[in-house]
Amino acid sequence: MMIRSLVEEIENYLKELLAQSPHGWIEVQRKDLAEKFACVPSQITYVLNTRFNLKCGYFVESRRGGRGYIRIWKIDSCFRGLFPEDAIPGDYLGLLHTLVQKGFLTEREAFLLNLVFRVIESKVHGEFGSFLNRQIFREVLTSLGFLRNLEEGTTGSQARLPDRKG
Amino acid sequence: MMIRSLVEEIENYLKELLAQSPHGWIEVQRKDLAEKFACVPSQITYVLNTRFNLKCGYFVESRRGGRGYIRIWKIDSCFRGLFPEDAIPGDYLGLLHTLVQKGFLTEREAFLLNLVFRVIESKVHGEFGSFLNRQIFREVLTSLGFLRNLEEGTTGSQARLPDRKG
DNA sequence: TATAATAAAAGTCAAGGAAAGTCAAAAGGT
DNA sequence: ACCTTTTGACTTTCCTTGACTTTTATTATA
Repeated sequence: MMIRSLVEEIENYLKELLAQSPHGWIEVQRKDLAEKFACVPSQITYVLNTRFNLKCGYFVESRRGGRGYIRIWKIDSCFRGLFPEDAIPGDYLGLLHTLVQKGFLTEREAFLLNLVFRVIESKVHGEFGSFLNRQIFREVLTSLGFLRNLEEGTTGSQARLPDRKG
Repeated sequence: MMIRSLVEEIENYLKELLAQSPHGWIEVQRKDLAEKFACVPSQITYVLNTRFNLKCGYFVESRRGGRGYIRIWKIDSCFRGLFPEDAIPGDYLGLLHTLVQKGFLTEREAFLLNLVFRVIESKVHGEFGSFLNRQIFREVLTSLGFLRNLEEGTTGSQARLPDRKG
């Protein structure tokens, strides 16, 4: 993997640790990291703020003082299990049409999602493919509540792309 | 080859680089190019805007600040199914941001796509997961180029969902 | 034992520098 | 004349650094 900057180097290192962690979270020390990467400790804070914030799908817990620590959690999917397994049948096109009709999605949004479903259909055969599509559709549905409140340009909604910079 | 202007000279140079790249993308620095061709940096921006836009079949991603870069992709999605592992570097968040910033996607659209990438990332581990995401991203890019062409042509046509069958 | 001092973390914030972006004016070409 | 290219002053974004602050645990002291 090509490393572009110190920030990314540290980011990759932490994500690697996370990927290898069986718990879904890791614990590190800012001081140690700073030492390992030969940088100022606040650099670590910067990485945490810009790459591991809630919007990016991570949650950071920390403690100062002696025995201080930084714990990083990967938020897998906050909405897991909201829907019964086969609540959503395979005909996404129809569902997308309905959502457009009801004003939950724009034509373009539905177009893009349909594109996604088709790619997965064509590349992931069998049961797993439809499982994936179901998962995605589920996530879309659960975020529709947020989406609905997001008129173009409004601020403060959760239905936004996470910032690259925190 | 007959060179008519600096723009074309730079254009040719970049296309040559692209042709020789095994990945279908290259990474350069505006500052370096400007130096190499003895021109002001904004000349490079001009070349990028006029010769390497989506309509021309290219996609440009960039980052300002320290260790900034410019990455140029040739979109030739058709039938180029298999890519080396690192064909599309890392996180799609940056790419989605770029597309939003350039006005190709709305915040909502990017949000939805990011959702998709995250679901796939979490459900399809390893090589195949990133392969899938790459496929989807390429499809999105090509259809965006397609969309733009449509918008310039007739009818204020947007991306349309195929009609429901039956 | 209760409190005060000390040390060892992590947090904050702003300055500084290194990129790329913007925009409009000037220059060239047809 | 019009459209494309070239230029440069100014802006924005992002990374890095360091001085200073706050929080927590440990140790010393009354």
